[in-house]
Amino acid sequence: MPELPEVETYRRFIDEIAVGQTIAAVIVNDAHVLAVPEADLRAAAVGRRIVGTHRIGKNCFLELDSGQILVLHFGMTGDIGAYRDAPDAPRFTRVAFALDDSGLNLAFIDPRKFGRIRLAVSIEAYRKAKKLGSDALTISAAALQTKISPRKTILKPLLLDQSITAGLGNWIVDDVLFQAKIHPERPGNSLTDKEFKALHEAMQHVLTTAIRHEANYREFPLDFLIHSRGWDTSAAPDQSVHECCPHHSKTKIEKSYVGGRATYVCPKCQPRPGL
DNA sequence: ACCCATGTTCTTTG
DNA sequence: TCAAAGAACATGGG
Repeated sequence: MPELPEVETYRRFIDEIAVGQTIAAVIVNDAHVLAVPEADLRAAAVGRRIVGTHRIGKNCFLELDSGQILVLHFGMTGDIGAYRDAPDAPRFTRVAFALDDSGLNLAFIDPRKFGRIRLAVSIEAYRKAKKLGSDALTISAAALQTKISPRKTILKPLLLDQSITAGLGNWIVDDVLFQAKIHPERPGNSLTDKEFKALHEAMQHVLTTAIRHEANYREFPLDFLIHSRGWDTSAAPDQSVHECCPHHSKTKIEKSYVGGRATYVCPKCQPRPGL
């Protein structure tokens, strides 16, 4: 589930359990998630102390006392965890870092293996190499408008583009556009100043709310569109999928594909462009 | 068995 | 050169 709020939650977890500790060993259960040779990762990590954590968008950085950066990207299904004894390792732990003070192992969990572990010389070098834009939590309204307003591309793919602003994923973009009352297929250059302001405010609102709830979707406010997606298969009957708009109880949320991605919209809150 | 899925990156096509 | 669309990646879960 790793969009910006999840990754921020993982970062805080790592900050609590791993910062200040030295990596005693790197356990590789599945080298598929390594984007660097295993030997290079070991050479860079073992014996190094983790001195801090950082995040840009969906990328989590562990700063080592050597100055090198361990970069975690969680793909579509990545997660972070901790365990003490090998038999207790969470299912789908692909790589783990043994921490020498606590004796805990920091687990990089990823069923689908789209996540990657990398090394970088610096966060700035990584940011440049990956062409990451400003983090979605810190980008200014003016900068957002400057990036989007010249583009005739429809909004949703623009907001998913990590070089425009980093951290928004499929579900969050839908919720941001719903909160801002803008249709995902509006061209970037069609937004008014007022709409840009609403867009920026909705981004901050959705992201800070999600982080406050540690990305636990079930706890999100009832007027969030996320409750209309069929993600919560264990929800009680009275709190299962919300088929209708929280603001228009008679209007069904519509699902379509925009830019190849599943997209949810309230046809009343978010009028289709040209109509 | 079939379809869908939170992300990124590459290829193809216009 | 750029943008848009599609595919690929690897796998679990409904």
